[in-house]
Amino acid sequence: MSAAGPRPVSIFDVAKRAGVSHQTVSRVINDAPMVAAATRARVKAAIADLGYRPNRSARTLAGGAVRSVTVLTTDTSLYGTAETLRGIEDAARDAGFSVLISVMDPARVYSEADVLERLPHDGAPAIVIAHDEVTAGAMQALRERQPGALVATGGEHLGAEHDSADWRVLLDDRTVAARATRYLLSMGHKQVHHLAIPGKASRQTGWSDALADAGITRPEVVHSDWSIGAAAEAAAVLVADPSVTAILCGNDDLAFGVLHAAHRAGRSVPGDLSVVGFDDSPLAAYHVPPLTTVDLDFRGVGRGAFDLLRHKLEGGPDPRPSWRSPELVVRETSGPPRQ
Amino acid sequence: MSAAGPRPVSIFDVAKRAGVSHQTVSRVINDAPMVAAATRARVKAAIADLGYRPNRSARTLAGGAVRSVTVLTTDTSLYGTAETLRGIEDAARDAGFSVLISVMDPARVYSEADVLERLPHDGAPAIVIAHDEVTAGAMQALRERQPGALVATGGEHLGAEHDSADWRVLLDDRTVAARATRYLLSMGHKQVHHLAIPGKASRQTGWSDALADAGITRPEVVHSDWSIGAAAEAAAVLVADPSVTAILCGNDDLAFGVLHAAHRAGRSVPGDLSVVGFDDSPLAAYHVPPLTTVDLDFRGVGRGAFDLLRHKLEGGPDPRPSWRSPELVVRETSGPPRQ
DNA sequence: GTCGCGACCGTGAGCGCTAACATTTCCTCG
DNA sequence: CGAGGAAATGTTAGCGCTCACGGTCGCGAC
Repeated sequence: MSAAGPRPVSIFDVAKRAGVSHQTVSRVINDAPMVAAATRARVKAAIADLGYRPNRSARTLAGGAVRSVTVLTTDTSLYGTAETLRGIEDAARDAGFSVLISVMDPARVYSEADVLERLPHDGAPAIVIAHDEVTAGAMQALRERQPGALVATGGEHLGAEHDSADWRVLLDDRTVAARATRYLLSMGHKQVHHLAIPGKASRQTGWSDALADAGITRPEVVHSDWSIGAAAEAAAVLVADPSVTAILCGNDDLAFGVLHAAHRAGRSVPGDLSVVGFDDSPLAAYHVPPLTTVDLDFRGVGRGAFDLLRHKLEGGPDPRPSWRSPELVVRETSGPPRQ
Repeated sequence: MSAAGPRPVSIFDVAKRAGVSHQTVSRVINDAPMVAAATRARVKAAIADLGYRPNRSARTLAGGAVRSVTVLTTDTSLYGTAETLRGIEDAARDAGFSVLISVMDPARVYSEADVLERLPHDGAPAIVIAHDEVTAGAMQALRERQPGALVATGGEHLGAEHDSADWRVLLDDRTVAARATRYLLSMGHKQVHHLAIPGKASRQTGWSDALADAGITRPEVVHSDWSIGAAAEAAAVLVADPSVTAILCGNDDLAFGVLHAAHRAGRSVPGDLSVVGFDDSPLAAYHVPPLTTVDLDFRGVGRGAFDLLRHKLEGGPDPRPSWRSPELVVRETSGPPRQ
């Protein structure tokens, strides 16, 4: 029942077979120069014959270039997180890096040691997708311990945005939240309410900005967690109030919860109530009715985060941001208030 | 711009500090017996003082117990995949394993070498989430190369279910697909159509089984890919046909696409058309109207896959399946046909 | 011819850890 | 009170690879 089997073929086996030294084999598998074409071919043939595969552990241990990233996050099932992870993975694969993933429990408390334990070794490169307190904590712990090998996305609620560009990749959701709010106001709504997700303070700030600009007294923020059910519940009160005509939601899932609640309360959308989400998840366009929301390029952010990390590790020219800016996508859950 | 810094503290540094040999430190960090309590405490103190973290690469290289799994999959954003991954990660973390993730491109062709390259070393344990051709191919390649260190979920379209229980974790979606179909028939529908996702042949088979049992001639299957948009498009024809009163969909996303198409075609649900999904994704319960679907315990399957893998690596008693069986969840997109 | 200097290739050491064995310590018991 | 043995610790040899060198060879310049 064991997976033992014969010892896997090593660089020495290949060397022997090709009649060269192990070092020459190493040069070949690393595409190093200073190897004669004929030799290279011979080694490659031996590699193929023997089915040799380099051992990553040995490679990292021997102190070659770094070839792996660890991604720290809480929930890989959430759209934003999943897409970001996907973006990181894409970029990492292109660069020949392998990706480790470490999921944290949002309900637990982690010591610095707990966080460090998740890295394959001390100082190993990491990307933190910081959409909540727990990951934001991990971000800070790693920031202190190994600033040279850390990049993060999110973590807006920590402020300190001044010095962030060289280790954080952020979407400007504050500005777009303000834009979305202004859009609702421009449709004739006298007030815009906000259903907030934990951690995304910047969206709330943007909303707040726009209301302040318009001279409107900010209503109390309604808080939810990340689940649709919680959102539906939290929204029940808002939705029952006929004076509430527009709700900006922290993300699409919350918006779906609100729409559900609105439906149950017998309020029509967008006639009685306008709802705007955040994320533009795949379902938004196909919901009935299609959801007005904000397109966020999570995948681009993931790629960007990896590019930045690699830049920090290996130097080279500054990687320029390559993700789309957030954009409001108006569909059918928003419109002028009735009357 | 480099992440160099001082050399991380090693087991020898700790040993020196605690006044013991490095091997004793190794015993302590591995919770091995044969260490005096006092010594153990002294070593632990030294570890804490120095902030020592074991190096996983060195550990695996030195041939200790295996402590990592690589997950091969195509799309980490899909609900089923994301949940399965999550289940694997949960179980792996509990067991002290680290999780590597390797995303494959469903549109590419992979040689066996391409697949092997994704493992950190030859013979490294892997779990394949095989929901399409590409991952099913990877599954087969690894199956041949290292049967002792491979577990898979999915891959139903390969048949050969006979010998699978010891390396494959499968949900019985065939049976439940039949049950769902019978349910629709029992509501009075004369015919049930099927919108299929690629690769999930077993769902189609179950549907087919039920129709055959009922003596109904099986209508042509409509095929879609995994995207909601494609489903909406593919469903347009079905939905336009008033004789179509019930559609069983390959997953929830497809069902949402069908609902969207039905709405655009002006057909009411469930009055004119019953729609049943597969997966019970979080949104299903909150869709308007709430979606009738099949609850699939992907997370449990992920855990089960990991448990099985660990069993294969380390022996011990057979892990018994710990996931819920698929179950039909009737909500509001299904009912008797009108008239 | 011989020096020099590339291009090419090999040797040795060591990354941080564990397995296997060797050694010491200390307690038990006849 | 010494033999025996278990408990506790130390020593050595690698795991597979890369780095930093050190050699060797061939060839043009003087």
